[in-house]
Amino acid sequence: MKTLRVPEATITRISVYSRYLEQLDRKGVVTVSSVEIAEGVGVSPAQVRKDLAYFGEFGTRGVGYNVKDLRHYTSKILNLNEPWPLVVVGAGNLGFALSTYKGFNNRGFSVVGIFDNDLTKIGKKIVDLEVSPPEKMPEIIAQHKVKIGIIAVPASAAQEVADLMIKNGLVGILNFAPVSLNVPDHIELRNVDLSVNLEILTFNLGMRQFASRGKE
Amino acid sequence: MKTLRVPEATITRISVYSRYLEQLDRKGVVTVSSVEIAEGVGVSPAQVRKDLAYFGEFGTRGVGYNVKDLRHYTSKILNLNEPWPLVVVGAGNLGFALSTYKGFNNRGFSVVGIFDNDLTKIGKKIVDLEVSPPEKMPEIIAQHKVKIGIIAVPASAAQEVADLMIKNGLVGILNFAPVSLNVPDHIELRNVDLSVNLEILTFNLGMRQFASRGKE
DNA sequence: AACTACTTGTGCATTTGTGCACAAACCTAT
DNA sequence: ATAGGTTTGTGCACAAATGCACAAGTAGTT
Repeated sequence: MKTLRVPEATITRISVYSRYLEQLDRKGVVTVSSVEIAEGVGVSPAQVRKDLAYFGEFGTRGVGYNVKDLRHYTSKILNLNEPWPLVVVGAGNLGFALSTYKGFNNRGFSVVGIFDNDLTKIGKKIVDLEVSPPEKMPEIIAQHKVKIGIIAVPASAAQEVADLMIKNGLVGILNFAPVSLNVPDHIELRNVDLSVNLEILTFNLGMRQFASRGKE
Repeated sequence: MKTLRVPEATITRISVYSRYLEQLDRKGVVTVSSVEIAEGVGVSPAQVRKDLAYFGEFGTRGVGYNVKDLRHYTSKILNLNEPWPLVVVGAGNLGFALSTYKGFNNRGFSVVGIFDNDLTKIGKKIVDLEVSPPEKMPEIIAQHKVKIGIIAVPASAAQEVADLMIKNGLVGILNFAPVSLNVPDHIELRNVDLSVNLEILTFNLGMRQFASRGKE
């Protein structure tokens, strides 16, 4: 097995497999085949095997994969065996929802700081954290060794927030603002664009007028 | 120009171009080149032209694209010239944030119904709407001719909500629950998985130990 | 009216990703 | 031991997406 370039789509799928394996493990399932994983997450069995093959040989021929083991390996591939503290900038409705999102905790993420420059929001309690002014960012980032920040501010403020995050030493940014950000090459940036996802739906729904749903 | 299969990645980018053009238009920019669009959203100029070429010839050689026109065409491609009413199921923090998200309104989406089966949430006001019990769904969907629903409930309830949406005639679903849903072929389903996006970041950050940041 | 500077649209080559099909390996039963 | 039924891992072929490079077309200038 050579270490070659891994497609991003493969990483996305491994993350999904990982979560599915977590479910199986909780149900007490011991062994699983690529066919079962494939059916569970909606891809082809060959795809499952190919994706895993980028990282090693985790299964046993004629048997399948041990759920606990594979769960562990996928976590390791994704670097989830260490905890990942996060900071969220923007304490509006979206920032609030992300800060309290249970799905993050299950996967090893924990929000350790929430920032906003709106004076009416600073000091507001969000579960056991309170909203801090941006000036507190260096302190909290250093204290918890934070590497990843989440941007949940309006588009107009997003670039400024990204710059501030980078200045404070963050190396990964998850951006929810609907705008394209400029960041240096060494920063990992991902955009989650809520409207874009809806627009892919509206495009596909529109296409139906043309592509008759006969076959395929 | 033949109508052939359009890559989903192309649609994603056209949605991003569309939003960028909206920005330019608001700034009063009249003409834009594929190079400028490319720089603005972080792709290659050839990619911009190829993407648009799937749908027609919108530019003028030697000149570029008229911003207002291209904005209009991209909106039309994405089917955004008609309004899209939405329903949101799940009035937790995420459902609340999505129901009040400004980014949707800018693009022609409007939430016309919010549902939850938690009695403590029913009746709660969210801006000018109030949380309704799921039984009200048929009425609201019919009244506003809703086609798209957003799932913002915990993973354990998501499949049930999807089934209910489909039974009520929705044809597009945007799922925020971290679980793979089973839906019939004629339903358009998109998953927005918040943890998966973070995990792609953690994977990439982990890779840096191996891939020395020399070139590229 | 010819020349220069631009920019689009696209044929072609390249790169990247997916799926098939089968050998290799494993387990159980006889 | 051997045979039969499974399931993985992977070589190879195919499909899809991207990038290059240039002809075709436009606007302005001399």
